[in-house]
Amino acid sequence: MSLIAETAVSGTAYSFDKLFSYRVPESMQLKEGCRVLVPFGKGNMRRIGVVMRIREGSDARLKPVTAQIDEEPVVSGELMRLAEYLREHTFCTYFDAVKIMLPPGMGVKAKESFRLVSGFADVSQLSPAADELLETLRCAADNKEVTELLGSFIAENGRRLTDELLDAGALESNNAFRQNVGDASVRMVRLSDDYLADPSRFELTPKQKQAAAFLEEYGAASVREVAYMCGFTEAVIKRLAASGAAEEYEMELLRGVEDGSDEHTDPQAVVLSDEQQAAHDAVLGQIKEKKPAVFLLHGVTGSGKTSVFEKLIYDTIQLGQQALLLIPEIGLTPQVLRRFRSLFGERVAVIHSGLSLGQRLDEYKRIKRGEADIVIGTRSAVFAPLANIGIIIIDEEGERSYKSDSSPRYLTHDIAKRRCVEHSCVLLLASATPSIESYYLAERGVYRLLELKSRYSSNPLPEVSIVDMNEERTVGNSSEFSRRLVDEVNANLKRGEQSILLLNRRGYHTITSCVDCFQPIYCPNCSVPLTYHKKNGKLMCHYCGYAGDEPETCPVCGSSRMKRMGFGTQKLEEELGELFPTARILRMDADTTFSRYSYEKGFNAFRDGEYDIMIGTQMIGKGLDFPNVTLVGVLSVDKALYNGDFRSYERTFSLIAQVVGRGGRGERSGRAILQTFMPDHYVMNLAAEQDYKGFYSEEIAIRRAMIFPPICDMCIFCFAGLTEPDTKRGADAIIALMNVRLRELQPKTPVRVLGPVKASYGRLGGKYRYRIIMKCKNSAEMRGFISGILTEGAKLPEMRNVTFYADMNGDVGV
DNA sequence: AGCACGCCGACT
DNA sequence: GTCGGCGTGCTC
Repeated sequence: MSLIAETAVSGTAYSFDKLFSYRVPESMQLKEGCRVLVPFGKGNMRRIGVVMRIREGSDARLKPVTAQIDEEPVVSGELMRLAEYLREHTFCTYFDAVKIMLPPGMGVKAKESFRLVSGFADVSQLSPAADELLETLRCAADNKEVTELLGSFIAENGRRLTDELLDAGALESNNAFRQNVGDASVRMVRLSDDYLADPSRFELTPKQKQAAAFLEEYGAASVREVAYMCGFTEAVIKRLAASGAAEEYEMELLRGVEDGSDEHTDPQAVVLSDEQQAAHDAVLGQIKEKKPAVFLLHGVTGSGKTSVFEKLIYDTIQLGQQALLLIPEIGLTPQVLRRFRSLFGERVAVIHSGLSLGQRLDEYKRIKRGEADIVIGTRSAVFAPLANIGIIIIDEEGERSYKSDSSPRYLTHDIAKRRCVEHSCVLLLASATPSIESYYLAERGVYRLLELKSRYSSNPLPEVSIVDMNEERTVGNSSEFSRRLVDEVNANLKRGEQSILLLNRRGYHTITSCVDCFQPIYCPNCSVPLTYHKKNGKLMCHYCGYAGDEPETCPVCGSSRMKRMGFGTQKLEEELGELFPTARILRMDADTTFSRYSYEKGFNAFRDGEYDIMIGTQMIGKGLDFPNVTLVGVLSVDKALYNGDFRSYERTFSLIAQVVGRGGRGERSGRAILQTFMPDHYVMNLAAEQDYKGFYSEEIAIRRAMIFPPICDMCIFCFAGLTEPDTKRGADAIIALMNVRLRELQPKTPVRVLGPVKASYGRLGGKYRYRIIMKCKNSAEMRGFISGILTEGAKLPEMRNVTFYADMNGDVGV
């Protein structure tokens, strides 16, 4: 009996995605979970696929599998079932779903080579065109040239004639696969020796001259940096290199210290407080029972959640099972990893995007072979190929980085729960500021709630003062610094203690606008005002990376009176320098941390006392321990409260609570200053007191009254198109379709469709964006409905130039 | 999305 | 009379 391979094929759109059946050639030893090369579409272009199922049967109409990539399966049965779950729950293609299970370093490049069959004479059955192609090929010197000729011929004309020659037996082909594990590297550029010897020999455009001048000053720099500093696209540097004046080269990305220390800590030496021990025992008991369950560990900042994790992981591997620890961002990994390496040595594997592709592949293989039984990583590590999981821990579970915002749009928690069912194991969610969704489920008994109420170090929480900036304004202080904050920073400098200042706006001035018509200068691609960056003297867009010169006259009214306003981290750095001339200041934001490496370098230098003040955006608030920090200043997060997203209160609360918790971690107690124009706002007050429960009850009341998650589920349909009318028309057509189908379906649970509305930044990256929000219940019935809308909707004529996707419980913003 | 087929206009 | 525009429909 012949076999049929049901295959997840790459490059399909959701609207026509399914498992495609291919005939398995007799000679092929194909297994489920192997990758293959298959012909697809009218042109039969080769695509990569993953065999999801093999069944017996025959159908003459099926195309055959072209080639097998893996001898042995690369996706296990459990992960293939998980892929089906992902597709059903996140509306992605089969291929996207299995792809996320594999490390990016596992991508293969197929290289097809051709050979002319000598002695082929039966030309009569060939079409004239194929015959002509064959004649051309016969003029080639050798098969290498045949391969080259056909390579470019296929690229230009498609495969049809080539396939005809293959079928007729005039030609044979062979596919070789090469793993593309090029290590992660940055593209660097420097001036060429030729140019340096005699620059006048080169004729450069004005932009190229500018780049050359920059390189003359700095020697070598990453292409991205040069583009940023000069304010043009990387294409300019490409052309500069093409002219011979400069040369590009790859530099392997410097990696964070993974296990620089050889120190060894005995896991059994970890001592738990009574409170910690109680939480530990509850979870361990459940692990031993081998029944799936979810715990929510709510511990105030500094309550020592990590010690509980350490002990639990130790006990889990003692039981012969495996542990998966998920952390929100790579900024944190080096510290966490160093600690776990010191406890468990080589049994720890790590997965995050800061690793080179080669390293990720190595770690993946170690996990798969069972050499590592503890995996630490960010979001996608939830798919680690562990075979016998005892516990999955999601640390800082309220972080939004656990939600993927590209396909597959999954929430890490959901995947973890699913795997817990498969492995009959425990999921432990932990945070000082849990998501409202998780706390709600804990409150209702779906999760078991564990609490750590006391700080481990017995250090009191920082004393928080809220400073009313309105008052500062009335007494004539128009600066961004309250008198109180200036005094406290001064006091810290005198004592030699460190301070952290948080401002969640990058750049120098936030907007440049016209004094006469008040219009700010907008990004040409996005509906966002541009931010002035002093370092390169450009107006930049923080969404698409656009950089341009400041216009001399207002593009709206022509007035020549332009003014820069607002306040970003760059200007903060400068003004701080003036206020505190002796202070050593470190700025940490997306502009200073070009590489992942610079994160850690900056943080380490700060911890080692090389700076007095660290200023930065949210990235400085996350889980880092700086024992010498005794003052935390929040300059202003007021705007974050009103960015139109129903989660903005939650986010602002966490941000403030976290950054305030940064202070007073060492011997000395800390203080925090919270500057705001809304001193009476409950988010400010409750965050200052670190009163999570108080905040939760306020917030859940709002969610209840307004019917927002977790009271309901929310599916976001996001539309993008090149023109605004097209995009709106598409979204309108989908709403109409939804209404028709909803009336037919008569769903068991209530559904409300809102919109379409222009996305909060209506235009991003040159595309217009619209959103439909659907409040519903995430049930099989509704998922079927959504899937149907995506499939049917994509075929509507109004959707011709518009793309769209559905994101269950995704972010409302952007 | 990406490609081939097919039906109309501008050209030699 | 032919080349190529892009509208239409399908992808095992």
